[in-house]
Amino acid sequence: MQQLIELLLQYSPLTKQQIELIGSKTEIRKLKTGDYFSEAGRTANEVGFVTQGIFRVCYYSKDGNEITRYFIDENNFLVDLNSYTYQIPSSEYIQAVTDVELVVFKRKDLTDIANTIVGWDKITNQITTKAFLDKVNRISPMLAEDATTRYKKFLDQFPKLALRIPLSYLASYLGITQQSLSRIRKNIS
Amino acid sequence: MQQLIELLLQYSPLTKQQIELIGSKTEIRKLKTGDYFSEAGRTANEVGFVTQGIFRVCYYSKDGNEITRYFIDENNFLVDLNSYTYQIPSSEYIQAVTDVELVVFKRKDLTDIANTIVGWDKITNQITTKAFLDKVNRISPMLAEDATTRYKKFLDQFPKLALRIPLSYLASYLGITQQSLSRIRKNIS
DNA sequence: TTCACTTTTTACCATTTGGTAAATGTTTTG
DNA sequence: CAAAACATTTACCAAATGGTAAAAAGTGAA
Repeated sequence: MQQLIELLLQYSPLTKQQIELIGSKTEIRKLKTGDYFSEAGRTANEVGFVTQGIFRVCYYSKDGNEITRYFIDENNFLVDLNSYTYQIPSSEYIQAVTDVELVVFKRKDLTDIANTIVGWDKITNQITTKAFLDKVNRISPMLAEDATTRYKKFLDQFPKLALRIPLSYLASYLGITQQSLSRIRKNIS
Repeated sequence: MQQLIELLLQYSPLTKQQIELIGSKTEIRKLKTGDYFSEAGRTANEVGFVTQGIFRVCYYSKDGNEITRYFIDENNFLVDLNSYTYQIPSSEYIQAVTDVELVVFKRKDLTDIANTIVGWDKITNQITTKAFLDKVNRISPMLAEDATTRYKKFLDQFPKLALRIPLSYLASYLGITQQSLSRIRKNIS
């Protein structure tokens, strides 16, 4: 919770009452490795803020393969944005890759907060923008590089993670097969 | 201008005064193929709304190759978001791929608008979110597919464009060499 | 038109990656 | 512990892509 407040304060000052309001509208949730934060087919109505651990956002491709679109780690917000924003059933799911801890906002409570705290929209605007930039800047250059370089970049971004998650998650994130990733690992070391 | 107002009205009603305010704070600009909307090294302080034509957002890779990150077409906002948001010199540039026409907001005027129109932040929030989703949903699945599939997807998204722009722009967007794209084109037809 | 210039195509071979399958390692469960 | 289930590595060959270079096609200007 503390982590969340600190992050919010970076964007805008908040009064004690406002901080209390936010605290009263949230729930602390703990999940184990493999648990789901949101599932395909359902409509998302929660936003999470990750305080501990790592999630992955995935979907099934046409040929039935599970593909990891990206990873979300500490101090980032977690939401199936497409489903949450347009209130449509999701085509993807969000799963805990490690044991995790997060702060959860329900849709209704977020609306209440937005209607109560003046300037809240401005804060979420900035947070959304930052998340957007992070994600696009991370994914976009990857296309132009070969798999080995992509793997090395991943190691830079998530140094602790690479060896703790199943190879298959990482391979699909990098856009290659498990076998190729295994080969690349071998060649690097 | 009409196009811009119509788009804004999809998100929230606006009074005549508000619409006039927006009109008074904007400039219509026309550029020729090859002209720049923003340049590397400079700090962006304008936001555009494309009413006609197509832009591309590019940068130079370490080995000096020009890489097209993405294309922006009609009815979308155009901004070097990283530079504009954090007021830092840009590492990329935005160039007209066709003759274009756009509505331009200066940073200062956008601030004025945000301070005058109640709910403006909410509108920009929604627009940013949509742009974010469009972009990520477009780029993200590309890694998992081979170059031929990526090219076909591009044809779906920009059917008129593929044959009107230099092969090199498109090849770098798809993450392959010109030669490979030429070969792929040949094999498809 | 012709010439210079740019863009696109083609060709060749080296390298990377994919697909299939099997072998090895690791974890979980009874 | 042993068996089963799952994850990773390895091997083999096919297919896709890159790199270099040259030919062909297209474009614009004198």
